[in-house]
Amino acid sequence: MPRSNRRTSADGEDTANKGTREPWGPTKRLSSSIYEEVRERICLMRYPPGSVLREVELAGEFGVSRTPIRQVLQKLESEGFVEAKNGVGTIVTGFDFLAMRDIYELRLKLAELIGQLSPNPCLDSHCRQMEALLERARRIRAKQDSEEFWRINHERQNIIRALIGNVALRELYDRYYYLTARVWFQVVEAMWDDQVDALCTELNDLLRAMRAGDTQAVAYVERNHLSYYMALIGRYVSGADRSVSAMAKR
Amino acid sequence: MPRSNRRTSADGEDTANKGTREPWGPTKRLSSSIYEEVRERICLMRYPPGSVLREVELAGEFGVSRTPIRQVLQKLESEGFVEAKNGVGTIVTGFDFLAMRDIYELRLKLAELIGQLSPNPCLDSHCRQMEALLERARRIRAKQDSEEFWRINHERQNIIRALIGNVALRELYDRYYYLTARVWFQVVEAMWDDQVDALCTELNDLLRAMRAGDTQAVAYVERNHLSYYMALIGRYVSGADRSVSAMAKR
DNA sequence: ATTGATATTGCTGTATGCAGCTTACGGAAA
DNA sequence: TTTCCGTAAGCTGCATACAGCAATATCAAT
Repeated sequence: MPRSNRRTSADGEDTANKGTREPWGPTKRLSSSIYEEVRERICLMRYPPGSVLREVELAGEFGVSRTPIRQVLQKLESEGFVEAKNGVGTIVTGFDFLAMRDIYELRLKLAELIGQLSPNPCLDSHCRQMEALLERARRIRAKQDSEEFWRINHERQNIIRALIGNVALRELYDRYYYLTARVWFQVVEAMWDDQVDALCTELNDLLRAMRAGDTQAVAYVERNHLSYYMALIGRYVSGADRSVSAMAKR
Repeated sequence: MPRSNRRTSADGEDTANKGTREPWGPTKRLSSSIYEEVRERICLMRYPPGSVLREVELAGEFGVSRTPIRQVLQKLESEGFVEAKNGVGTIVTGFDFLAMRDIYELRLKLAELIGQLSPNPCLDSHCRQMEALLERARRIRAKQDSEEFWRINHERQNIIRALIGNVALRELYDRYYYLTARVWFQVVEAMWDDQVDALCTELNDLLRAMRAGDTQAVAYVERNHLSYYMALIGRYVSGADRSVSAMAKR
């Protein structure tokens, strides 16, 4: 097999797969859009840890030059998703279990702070969104649709974010959510039924707390479910191997 | 000057003001060094809020092209220090008091976490560094040397950082330290004697806590002094104006 | 004299060529 | 056959030319 063992070459030619192409009002949103796309690919393990992201390839796929791609990759590097090595390429970082545990411990504490640092009130619109989400979550139990699971969790995150009044905390909560997304996504694919049940339970608890208008309760629900995930990941990873770093594809 | 302004030819004339010049082992540290320099200039109010940072200007000063400068400015933008406007320039952000309050509230909570999330033990070397720092702090009361104040606080931050076992928390603590540095730096210049006293008190309290080997006590000392600064800044800013945004220089 | 449109200037965003570094492949020697 | 070294290819980091946008200054018309 030649070196170009990329799946993107099978996706079509260029950005044809990206149907969600905005009219690009300000030019600034260009790289932002590419950033979110690449980040999602990393989180969804379409770019598994160890895989190399070549600038010219991404540039060709998105129909731009290397410069905006470099901008995106540098931002991803500063966030900890990839690591650029001169002369080699930009490789997706593998998640170290120890670093992941640090992040989860911090997320636990940050979740508690949601209810303490000037929380926003729970509106009815939020409750309705959460109801719709719970309905969708109950439906995916039958067929294993990981991407739908991802989207549901994504919208749950959006609702929670709306309740965080502290701007800095909101940004942090988002950042660490994406940074740890890959881990639980792997766990989700391994034990589907359990994870769907856990998601439904989480959404149900959130809904009850939000209906009561108790943002602090929402925060504690989040905290407890993060704790559940942390323990689960600890068991899962120690069952396999403590590091998934060197899981290069080739 | 001819166009061949490689760094070898520029070392003598341009960046001569930078005395702290490492040997630059790998080429990668190039932009990192420039980043820290520019960030420090912003924090020390040498680039006051509203001033524009022109890429070609910085490129000429550091003896590099626009590309590394752009990399630096983009990183600074992602951290919230500057804001790039197309056709206008990259302008240093003014600190909104509301955003600053959010960050300080979060920092208070993060400081408490230093002692809770697997803290590192206080070593004797740390204590000795802190003693030296306290000595230096006592000496600067006579003459107002803001830069020395900055350096002392900088090293204090380094010592505290060494006590933070959680890697994610350590990174956050650093990030918010720099992000809020400008505010207290302005306060420091306004009321010098009080601030030197406060610094000496802080270092003394830290030293006592570290000698006792009680990292949790160190965390609480930090928390309390952050709280003190927050209240002080609140009074100071409300005394003047709630926003120092439009303080353009030119 | 004032106001409006227009031209000019200067900046950032983008594309691309070049240099240095890393790696892999292949040939030669043991 | 194995091992070691040289060479070539490919990638990122840097430099630079070009395009687009925003603000300001200028000139003309009222």
